[in-house]
Amino acid sequence: MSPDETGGLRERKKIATREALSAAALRLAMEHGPENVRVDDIAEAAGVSPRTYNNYFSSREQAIVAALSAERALRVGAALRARPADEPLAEAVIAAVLAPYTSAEEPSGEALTLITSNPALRKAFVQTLTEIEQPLAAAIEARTGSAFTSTVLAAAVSAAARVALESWVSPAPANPLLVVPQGSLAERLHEALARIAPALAAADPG
Amino acid sequence: MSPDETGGLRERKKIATREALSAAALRLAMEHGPENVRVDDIAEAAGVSPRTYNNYFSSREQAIVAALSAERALRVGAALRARPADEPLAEAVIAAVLAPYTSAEEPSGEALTLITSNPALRKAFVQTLTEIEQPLAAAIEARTGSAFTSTVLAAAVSAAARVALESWVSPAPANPLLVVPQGSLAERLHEALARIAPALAAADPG
DNA sequence: ACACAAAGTTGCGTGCACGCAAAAATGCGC
DNA sequence: GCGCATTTTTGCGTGCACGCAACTTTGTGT
Repeated sequence: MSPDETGGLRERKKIATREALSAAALRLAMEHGPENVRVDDIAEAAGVSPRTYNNYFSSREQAIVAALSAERALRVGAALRARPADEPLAEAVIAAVLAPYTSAEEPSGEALTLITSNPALRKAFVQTLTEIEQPLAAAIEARTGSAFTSTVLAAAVSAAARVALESWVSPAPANPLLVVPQGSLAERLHEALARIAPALAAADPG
Repeated sequence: MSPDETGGLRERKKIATREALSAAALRLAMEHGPENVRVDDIAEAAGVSPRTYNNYFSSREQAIVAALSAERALRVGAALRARPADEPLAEAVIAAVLAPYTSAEEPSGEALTLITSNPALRKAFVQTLTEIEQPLAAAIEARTGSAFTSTVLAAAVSAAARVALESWVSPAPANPLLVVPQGSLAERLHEALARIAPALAAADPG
């Protein structure tokens, strides 16, 4: 017995495989360039069959990027739950979304450079932000009580964060109107979320 | 000369091809079921090579769904611009997003049934809503003046609309908590957008 | 310890997306 | 009308995602 807190052996093995795959994917992409990594290489490096690789990730980019966004979704949800219950919802949400980025472990800049310099990887990376939506919605619902409202708000928050992340990882677009003041990712996230805050406040029962 | 308002012949031909493709895709999907339509069939029915098909759409689902969401993005942008300038931003945005659905041309219910009953098609259909983001952002920027703010707000609005559309096309999820009061799509959109309205109001210079 | 159910892995086959370069279509200036 | 620059279409080749069914591993009840 004593399944500890991490489920059975089966589940741990699954997690290990997933991590091995994404780690291998990231390493190979950095060594040879993202275009020169075939799915078969990743699978081989992780010691599984190519078919199994596809049981874990449904695209090469997803595997590469997963290493940088692994548990973010869980963290955000947990962070929001950890905020004091009497804190205004807007503040709590902003703090929770920022949580994964304020801890001093900005993902190895080298990997970030790799990702930002490749359109497909950028897209996949930004895409991972949508993973926070469900945990966020659940955590918001715990405060507001309304499932529909919290789903909408979580989607809005996630979308705002996505815009912030996009503006941070994307090279200045041709359009000079879209320039955003340079700054850390945390700053941009804060800026973007501040625009959503009024909607959060309106739903705040506190 | 007189390029009318529709560009040259070249451009019109492109549009015609795109429409022929998506029309063929939808028709074939309804006739034989979405799973039994191969890309080659669609291309053949539209009179182009399979490779050309992929120059227009990057997935089978996208082609099928395009027929139902063709110019929605353009409509929303235009609708927002058409609202009186002194109308509050939130009201104008809500009206604009609802515009494509209030005109009495609800897409042929038959096609909708097809789409809602297939997960991949549902996903693609909901996905098309993100197309409104750019036009919406441009139109909002024309009112607020800030590119960053309007991008964030447009993303939030689009996300809220997405949630509404999802809740409308998805069969009741296993989770009984997520039930939303039945209603027309327009009603649900209105409900969802109302949750975002405070954020729009906060950015409204009017 | 053993056998059986449940869950995970693998190989195979099919259809698909897309880069690339050649060929065809288009439209402009003369 | 005529040839030339640009744009679009097409065929080909490669790598990929995923359903399916056989096989292996893991967990459980006896």
